[in-house]
Amino acid sequence: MLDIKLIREQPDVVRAGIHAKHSEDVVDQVLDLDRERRAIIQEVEVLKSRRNTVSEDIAKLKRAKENADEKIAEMKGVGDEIADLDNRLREKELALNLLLDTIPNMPHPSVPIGNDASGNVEMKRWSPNGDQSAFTKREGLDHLALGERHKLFDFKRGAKIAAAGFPVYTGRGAQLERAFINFMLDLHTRAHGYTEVLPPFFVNSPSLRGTGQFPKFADQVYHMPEDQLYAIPTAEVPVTNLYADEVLTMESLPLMHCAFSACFRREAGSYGKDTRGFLRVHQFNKVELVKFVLPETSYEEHEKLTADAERVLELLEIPYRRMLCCTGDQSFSNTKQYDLEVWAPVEGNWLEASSCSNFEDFQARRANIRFRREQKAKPEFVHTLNGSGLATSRLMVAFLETYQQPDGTIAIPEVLHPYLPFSAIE
RNA sequence: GGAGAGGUGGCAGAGUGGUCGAAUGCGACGGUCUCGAAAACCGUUAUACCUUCGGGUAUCGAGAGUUCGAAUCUCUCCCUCUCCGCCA
Repeated sequence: MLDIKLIREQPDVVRAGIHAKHSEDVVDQVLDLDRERRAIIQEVEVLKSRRNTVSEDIAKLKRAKENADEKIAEMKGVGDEIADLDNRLREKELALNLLLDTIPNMPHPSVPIGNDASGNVEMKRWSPNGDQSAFTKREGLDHLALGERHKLFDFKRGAKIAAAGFPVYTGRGAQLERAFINFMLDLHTRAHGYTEVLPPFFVNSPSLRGTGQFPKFADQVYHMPEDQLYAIPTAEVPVTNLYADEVLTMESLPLMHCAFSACFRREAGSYGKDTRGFLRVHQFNKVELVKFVLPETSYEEHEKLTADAERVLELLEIPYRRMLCCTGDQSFSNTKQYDLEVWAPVEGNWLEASSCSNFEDFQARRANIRFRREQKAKPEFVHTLNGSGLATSRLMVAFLETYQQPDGTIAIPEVLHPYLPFSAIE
């Protein structure tokens, strides 16, 4: 959520941001509602002030055992008038908040203007020893064929017991998946200073609103109507909302969490697009990085968080590139977004394995997450950041394709050996 | 699932219709005292919104109701705790 004061004072700046993100321009409606809202507030507060004064007078008269009937009669109608105005006020505020919830966060000046992914800018490319030939298409089996050959997954049975897009990991596939997760969690907790959290996989709707999934992406989230709970699309939701309605101390910042969770996404509207195997699934595993930081440090922290995610790929020796997402491709809630794309040599394609974002105070304002610089200072909103570090589904694709040997076996890099009872999939 | 208890300021804890945004204690902060500290004493100690910047309004788990007036009475919901049952 944007600060209403920003919209009031710099409507053109907000309009420009909305257009850059291809969102609906509701600025004029917001300004109108804001004006009407404030007019009603002023009107009703005069009445409330009078009611308070007269009620006090009545109390004094009663205590003095004097007659207060006249004053009571005078106030008879005022209560109704106030209730009436309060109702109108509530309507205006409801409408205003509904609109405010649909306004995206403003892009950072460093973000290129663009319509879609084609406007994204490649910032860097990494491969072991800087070998550029790593980024070429190679002959070989794709992840589905490799999975079948070594019995690593069972998509058919996943579809039988749940639905298409709910993969089953089997045997060494399950062990490899678990190794990825443990390796990443250990790296982030031991080397990068994150504190691990294992959150609930279901959350309530205020949490989804807090991080910005609701109301805009409500149709992408699995819903359990009986219990009014939603399956998390990412651990970002429970972990960021951990501190909703709290005031953090200065010393606790930056507060850094990493969290494993399964992630659930309906992917409504994207059927038929990259649906093979792990390329697009309804349930996948992810280790998420979440930071709560001082506002003045958030861009620096964003770089560090992205580097922490990149470190996973570097240690696994998976070639990748970092993309700076343009305004048209970045998400609703963030100001700046880096995507990490792994190179899948057999697909001959880049696959998004991570998305690292700075939200500034957009989520903090929605979820009401604040901090205090000093004991008596006014609370301020923190800046929140998060990034996948990483999602395993696309990583698995790139990993299998990258590490397959000419004989069809799959090598396992040294860093994963402590996590596996085998050193190659043969 | 059944039975009961309870949700008040950073914490503890009073308050059952009227100077109650809320006693008191603790904590925290500032000051006096001290070479310094402790103790003692004095003071300060929520947040948000509106504002013609004087001030005003709201908030005692949430919402609705009764009333001139609600932390206090009524209703609905949510949450926490205890006991019993069931259970990974």
